[in-house]
Parts: sequence; structure tokens; C-alpha cells
Amino acid sequence: MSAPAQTLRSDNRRELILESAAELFVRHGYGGTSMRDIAKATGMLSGSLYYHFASKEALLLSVFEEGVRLLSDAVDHALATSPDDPWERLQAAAQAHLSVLLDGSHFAQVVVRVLPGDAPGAQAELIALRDQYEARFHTVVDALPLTPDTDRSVLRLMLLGAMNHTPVWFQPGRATPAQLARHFIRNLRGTAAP
Amino acid sequence: MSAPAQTLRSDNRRELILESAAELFVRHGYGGTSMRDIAKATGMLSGSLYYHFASKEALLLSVFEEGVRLLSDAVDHALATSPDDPWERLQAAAQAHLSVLLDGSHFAQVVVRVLPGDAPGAQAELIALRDQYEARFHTVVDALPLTPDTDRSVLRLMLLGAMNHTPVWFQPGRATPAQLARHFIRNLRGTAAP
DNA sequence: CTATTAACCAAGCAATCGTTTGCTTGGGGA
DNA sequence: TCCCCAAGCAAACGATTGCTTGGTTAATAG
Repeated sequence: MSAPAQTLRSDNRRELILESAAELFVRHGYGGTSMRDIAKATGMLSGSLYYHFASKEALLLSVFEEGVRLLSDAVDHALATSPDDPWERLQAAAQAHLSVLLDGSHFAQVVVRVLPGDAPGAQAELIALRDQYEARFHTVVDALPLTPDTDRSVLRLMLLGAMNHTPVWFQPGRATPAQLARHFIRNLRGTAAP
Repeated sequence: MSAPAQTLRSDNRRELILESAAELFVRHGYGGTSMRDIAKATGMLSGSLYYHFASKEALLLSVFEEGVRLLSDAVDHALATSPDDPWERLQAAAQAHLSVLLDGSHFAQVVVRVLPGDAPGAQAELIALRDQYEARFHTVVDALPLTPDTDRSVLRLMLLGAMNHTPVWFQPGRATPAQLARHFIRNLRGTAAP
């Protein structure tokens, strides 16, 4: 028989490190967070982290991968269960993105907050992960019925920029991520008074 | 008689430090840039920087202030020489913002790239500077003729987020900052095909 | 010519950084 | 019972960090 309990507890420990690191990376940035800070938040000594992760950059990469995974799964699921209307599909994707980004989990915020240039050794991997995720919005925006003079790349990057900026000003008490997604999409379809 | 030449040369030296620091802060982040990096880029030794700036955070604050000053002056001038149409005024402000942000000068990019949380000692001042600048967009967005169900705060934060994200993907060869500003505003007025 | 001062260098401070090492511990399999 | 191995502790490594200090240089003022 296998011993899943033991394996589970070890995974929990590893995940606790990831969560602590994600929260600190979001709050103080990558360069502003030390391995000792992460260790203290996890309740261990700094050297013990290296049993689970080979380096600080490897730890960042794991946090980043978890963030991208959360975002990708949410958007994929939203698109799979979404109707055919192109604008509704974009709104569903935006809502999934904003929900993951703003509802507690710090992993997704690391993807948005930490720029690849902060960790030169992992720069290429970070960029690849981000691009691989954002490709989903490329597809959805391409399906939009737009006036011919509308630049779809600009529209896509505009929406991504607006969404990725929300952690700076979002306050849990006010609008929900879903309401924000509706506002964002409606604003892109047209806000001028008749 | 005074000696303006001497004062000027010293100011040039101080400005050279500021420029080097701004470029490094943008490329590697605040925590990823050391005083020795800045000194080497300026052609001095690290200790010499402290003749001009009291601390690393004071240096960041000066860079930040210069960035806010450049952005504020550009937007103020654009609004002062802009017609009365509210949407055209917003586009003029956006164009000024994007031009300063994307045309070479690294000071403005520091304002967007370095988050207040990166420098805990200067956090309050950085937030105050950013808010003081962004108040201009509050005024211009308030003057917009919008459908009653449009949230003006969301619209403003959406535009700011989209603009502040441009340094991540902007490439000098393609669209100009002015063209981007036109696209952004047009997208906010309505992009759906009839 | 002397005195002053702005501007910088050379060297080093204590503290902290990411990382490595050798050792302990507790629980499961043979 | 013996052993093993995951998991982490305790301590330290050299390097780098932000910053300080005392002296040097070049130019200006009187």
C-alpha cells in the first residue's frame, strides 16, 4: 500500500512555502523579498527552503507557474461553458481572469506584479508562460465583430492592461470582479451617450 | 557675481545620476538595482552618490518626482491648448501621457513600473505623487457625456491601466503614441460593428 | 598666492544577501 | 529491531548590500 498521508503533508508544506512567497512577492516585489522573509513567514529557517526549491528564481518560477495555471484553468473553463456570442465569450474570459486575480489568491497577482526583468535568470521562462496564457485572449478577440478600422491587437492589449492594473486600486467592498468584467466589456463596446 | 557655470555643471552631474537610476529602475526594478549599479552607469563610485542624495529611497523619490513632473507638465499643456470637446480633451491628455511614457525618457516609466510597496520608507510620498497626477484624468473623465449606467471611475481606471501597461509591449517601429491614444479613445467610445 | 568649497575617490563599516554544509529527528518498511 | 529517508535545524560561507568616513583634487574667490 502507498502512504498518501505522508506525501500529502509534504505537499502541504511545499504549498505553504509557495503561498508565503507569493504573498511577499506581491507585497514587496521580487527584489524586496528575501529567502529569510519567506522562511520566517512559513515557520522554517532559510536553509530549509532549499530542500524544496533549488534557488530563489526557481521558487519564483514555481509561483509563477501556479498563477498561470490558475488563470488558464479558470479562463478555459469559462470559455468551455460559455455561449457562442463573441462579446459574451470575451466577457466570460475577463470575468474569469478578474475573479482569479482579485479573489484572494496571490499567485495570479505575482504573474501581473513581477516583471520578467526582475529575475534575469528566469526571464525567458516567465515571458513564455505569460505569452502562453494571453494567447487565449488573442483567439477570443479575433472572433469579435468589429468595425474594420479597429486594431484588434490594441483592443486586446488595452483590456489586458486594464485588467492587470486592477490589483492596484481594487477594494473588496465595492464592485465585484464579475461586475468589473461587465463594465470593462461594456466600455469597450461603447460608452458615448447617444 | 554668481557662477552659474559651476552650478550648471553640478546640476548636469546630478541629472546624469537621475537618468542612470531611472533607466536601471525600469530595467531591473527598484530592489534589483544597487547603488553600485547606478554609480557604475554614471561613471562614479558608489559612495560619491551620497554627496547628491541622502539615501537610495531619496534617490528613487527624486526620480519619481521628475517623472510625475514630466507627465503633469505634458498633460497640463495638452489640456490648456485643447478644444472644448470632452472626448477630444481626453484624447489629448492620453496622447500627452503616452508620449512622455513611450518616447525615450525613463522617468515616467519609473512612475508606472515601481510600485510604492517596493520602497516601504517612501510609500506614502510615492502614493501621494501618483494620486496628485492622476487627479487630472478624474476631471477630464467627469466632463464626458456618458450613458447614465457608465461608471466613470471604472472608465478612468481602465484607461489609466491600459496606458500604464503599454511599456510592457510597446515597440517603437509600429504605432506611435499619438496613434495609440486615438485607438484607445475610439475603443472607449465604441468598437462594436453596427 | 592663499583659502575655501564643491565634487569626488578610496577604503571600509556592519548588516544582510542567496546558498551550502553537516547534523538531527521522527515515522514507516523489512 | 534495524535501517532508511524525507524534512528540517543550526551554523556558517563568501558575496553583496546601503551607507560612512577621511582624504584628495580642481576650480573659484579674495
